[in-house]
Amino acid sequence: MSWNLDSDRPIFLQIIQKIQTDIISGFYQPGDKLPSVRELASEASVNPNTMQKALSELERTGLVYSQRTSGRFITEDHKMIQHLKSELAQKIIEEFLEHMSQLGIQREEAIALITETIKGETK
Amino acid sequence: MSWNLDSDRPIFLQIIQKIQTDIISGFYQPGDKLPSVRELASEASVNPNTMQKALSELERTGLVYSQRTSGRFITEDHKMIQHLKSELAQKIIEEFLEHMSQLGIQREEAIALITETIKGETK
DNA sequence: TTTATTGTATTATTAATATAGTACAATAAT
DNA sequence: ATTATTGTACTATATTAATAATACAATAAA
Repeated sequence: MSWNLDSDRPIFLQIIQKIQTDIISGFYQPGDKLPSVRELASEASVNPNTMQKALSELERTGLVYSQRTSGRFITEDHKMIQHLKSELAQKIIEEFLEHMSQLGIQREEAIALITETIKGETK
Repeated sequence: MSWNLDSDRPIFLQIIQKIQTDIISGFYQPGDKLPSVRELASEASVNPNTMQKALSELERTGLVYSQRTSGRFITEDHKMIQHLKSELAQKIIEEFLEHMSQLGIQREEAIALITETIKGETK
């Protein structure tokens, strides 16, 4: 598990996004138990307080829930997860198109460039 | 001119990117004079020190240069600008593909989703 | 019953950003 | 010659993020 945290943005925000995508991608399944706060903090090489802050936020949005002493779990609400997935995908797409547009690259050309990039990759 | 700064990332970094894209997109032409530090700071509603910090960085990379009392100018090196443009475009594409991949959405589907989004837009 | 693990809370300290306010030297404009 | 504008530098302060070090209550595990 690589966390790939950088110092350009608040770490707790990066952790939130990392765990969100791990849930969406299916790395964590609904109902799965998460490692403890201390374990996760150790894995990510951050202070437990920072990890706790990120987890609290994930809990606030309902994506995970905690049971006092048995641990923290992924929500079993499949619909919520699916909904979040399409929501995030759409946000990523819009962000991409906006960034390209800021460089003066419009829709058609943007797609052409992506296609080109994919073709150039070793498969 | 809208700056659209958010509080999720350091402001001076966002300013650097904003001015970079304004140069790349052609909003600022090679040789153009930039507004003064104080004007730009006022436009962006940030402290002059913050703007100065961003401009110093742009100067360090050679994209702009300053003349002591006449002002600050965009580089006349067209090649540098073109090079930066393709470099940034490639970075944006890779970032996009990586983000989608993190959600469990692979290349083919990613392109399909983008195409769908574009079709759904009012033109 | 005892122990270990869990989430959670608290206080203190450090570092990075951003702001505020001021100042100065160089020079273009008057 | 004088004035205004320019980039630049400096000190101080506030805020946020991150770390460090503990502590405690609940309960699962032994």
